[in-house]
Amino acid sequence: MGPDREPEKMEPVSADQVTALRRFNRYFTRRIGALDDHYLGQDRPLGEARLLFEIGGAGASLRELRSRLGLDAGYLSRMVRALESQGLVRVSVHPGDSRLRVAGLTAAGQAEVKEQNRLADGLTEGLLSGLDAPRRAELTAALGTAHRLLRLAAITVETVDGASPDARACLDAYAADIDERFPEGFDPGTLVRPHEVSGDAGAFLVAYEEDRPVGCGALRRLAPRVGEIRHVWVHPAARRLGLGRRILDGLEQRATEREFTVVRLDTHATLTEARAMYRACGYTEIPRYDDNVYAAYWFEKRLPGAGAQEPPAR
Amino acid sequence: MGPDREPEKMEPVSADQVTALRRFNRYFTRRIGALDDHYLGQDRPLGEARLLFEIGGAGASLRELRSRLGLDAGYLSRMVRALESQGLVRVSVHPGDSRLRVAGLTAAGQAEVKEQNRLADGLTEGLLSGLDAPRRAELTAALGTAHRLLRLAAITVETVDGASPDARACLDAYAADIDERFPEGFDPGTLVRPHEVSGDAGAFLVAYEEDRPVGCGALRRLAPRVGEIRHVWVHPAARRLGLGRRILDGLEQRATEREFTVVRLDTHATLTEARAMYRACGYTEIPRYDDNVYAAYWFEKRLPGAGAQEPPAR
DNA sequence: TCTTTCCTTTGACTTTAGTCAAAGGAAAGA
DNA sequence: TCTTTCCTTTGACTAAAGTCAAAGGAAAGA
Repeated sequence: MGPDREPEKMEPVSADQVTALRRFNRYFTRRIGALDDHYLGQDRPLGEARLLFEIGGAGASLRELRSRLGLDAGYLSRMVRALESQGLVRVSVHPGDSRLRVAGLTAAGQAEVKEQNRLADGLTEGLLSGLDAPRRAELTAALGTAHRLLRLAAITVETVDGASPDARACLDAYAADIDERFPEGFDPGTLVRPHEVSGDAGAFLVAYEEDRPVGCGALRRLAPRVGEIRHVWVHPAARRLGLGRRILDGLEQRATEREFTVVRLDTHATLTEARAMYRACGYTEIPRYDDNVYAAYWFEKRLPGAGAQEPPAR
Repeated sequence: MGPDREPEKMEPVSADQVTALRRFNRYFTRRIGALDDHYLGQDRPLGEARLLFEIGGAGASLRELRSRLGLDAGYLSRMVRALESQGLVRVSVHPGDSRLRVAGLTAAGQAEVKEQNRLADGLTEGLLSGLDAPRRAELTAALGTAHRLLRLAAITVETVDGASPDARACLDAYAADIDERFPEGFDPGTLVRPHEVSGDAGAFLVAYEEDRPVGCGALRRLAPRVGEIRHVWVHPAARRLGLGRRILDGLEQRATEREFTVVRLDTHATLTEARAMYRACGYTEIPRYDDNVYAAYWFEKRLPGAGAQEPPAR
C-alpha cells in the first residue's frame, strides 16, 4: 500500500502485555471461537458455512468475498457454484462492471443463515447465562473496550500521494460528509490540491483498516515553518476508536520532520467534537488566520523539538 | 459428568450482550486468532505445529494430548510418528503404566517451539505497538477481565455423590491444602462422610472447568431446618475468578431446596479472605455453635424464601 | 486502437484433516 | 485366573481445503 508507514511509537512493549494477549488469544480461540465454528457448520463444510454467512443479507461480489475470506479464486468459484446448485445462492453479473459477479442469498440461503445465527446466539446465551447480571455487564464492557483497542491497534496510518485513488476516495467521502453536515453545504473546490501535500510542502495521510481506507488527514505549508492541518476525517464505521487523534499525531510528526515550528487549523462551527479533540491534543484557540468561509474557530499548536524559535508573526 | 447440573440463574440474557460477544468473537477469531495460527505453522501443517506446542517442554502422554487437542487416536498416533521421524519428538513408555506412551521434545523440537514462540511474540508485539502506553495498559486490563469472566462463565457447578472419585479428589486436595496452611495441621478424619451429604440430608457440589474438577463444597444437616456449609474449596489455578461465591450460591440453593431456613459455617483464623467473602455474601458472625477445633469464627445466613419461620434456637 | 490489467472459470493436482474398525499388549477388577 | 477395560497402532478410506496455471471476456490506460 502506501510506501511510507507511520514510524512506530518508540515506547517499548512490556513482555507481560505480550504474554497476556497471547494467553487470552489461546484461551479464546480454543474455547469460544472453536465452539462457534463447530456449530456454524452443522452439516455443511465449515468453508461453505462461512461463505454463506459472509455473503449475508446484502450479497457481495466474488472479489470482495475473496479478499474478506482470503480464499483462492478457483476455490471460491467452485464453492459458490456448489452453493448455487444447492439452491442457496444466486449469482449475477455486477451491474456496473461486468467482469465482476455478485452472489446473493436465495430465500433458502437466508433461512439457513438465520438458523446458523439462531444456533450461535443460543450457544452464546448459554455461555453468558453462567454469569450473574453485574458480571455479564462487566464482561460486555471489557469486550467492548478490547474490541475497540484491538481495532485501533490494527489500523495503520500511512503517507500516500495526494493524487492516489485512496486519497481521492477519502477526500470525496470527507466532502460528501461535511456537505451534509454544514448548513451551507460544502464546495469541493476548496479541498487541498495534490501538489500542496507532497514533498517538503506537506503530506497526506491515509489510515487503513484491513487494507481499506478509513480516514485521512492533510498537512500543507502555510508560510515558512508554519504548517496547516486540514481534512482530518474518519470513516463513520471507524469512529470512536481514537483514530482522529492518531491521524493528528501522525500529521504533527510529519510537520516536525519538515521543521515546521507550529501547526494551525480551522474548524467549522458545527464540529464540536473536533474542537474538543483539538483542545485535548494541546491546541489553543487563536484569532482568524485565513479567509476560509467555513471556519468559525482557529487553533494552533507549537511543536515540541522545534527548539526555542519564535513562531512567525500572525 | 454429574447428573444434576446447577439450575440456571433465571435473569434473562440481553440480546445486546449476545451480539457484543458474537461480534467480538468474529472479529477476534478472524483478525487475531487466525494470524497467530498462520504464523504458528510456518512451514508445517497447523495440526503438527499445535501438537508440538502442546507437548511443550514438560512432555505429555498421548492420552492427555488426545483429550487436550480433541484428536482421534489413530490420527494422533500417526502425527506423533511423523514428528518422531523428523527428529522433533521422542516417544517412550510411561514409567507407571506401560499402556501409555509419553511424548517429549528433542533438542530440535524445543528449538522449533522456541522459534514459534518468538514469532508469535513478535507478531503480538507488533500489534501492541500500534497503541500508546496508556491504551496498551487499558487493553491488557480489559483482556484480563474478559479472560477471567469467560473462564468463570464456562465453569459448571454440579451436584455429585460425595463418594465419587471427583468428590474424593477435591476433598483430598482441600485437606492437603489446609493441612499446609493451618499451623496445627489438619486431620482428614474430620471431613464430611458421604452419607452426610446425600439425599435430604445434604449435598456435595463439584465445579468443573473443561471436565476437570476445580472446586467443591458440601452441605449437611446440622439440625432440623438448619444446614451447615463445609469444605468450600477452589483449586489454586481457578482462584480469583469468583468461583467460591458461585459454589456458595449453589450450596444455598440446595439448602433452600431442602427447606433449610438457615445455614451456618465456621472458619479458621488463618482464612481471612474466606471470612471476607462470607461477610460479602450476607453471612453474619454468630457465637460458637460447634466444637470444631479448627474453627475460630462462626457465621450464619437466613435463607430467603424460607418464609417467616423462626430459626431454631442455637 | 491497442495493450495491459482485472476478474472469474476450469482442469488437474496435492495436502491436511479426519473417520472407522480391527487388533494386540497391558492393567484392573471379579 | 479370567474377563473386561484401556491405550495405542495399523490399514483403509473419505472429505475438505488449498494450490497453480492456463484461458477468456471485460474494463482501463496509453
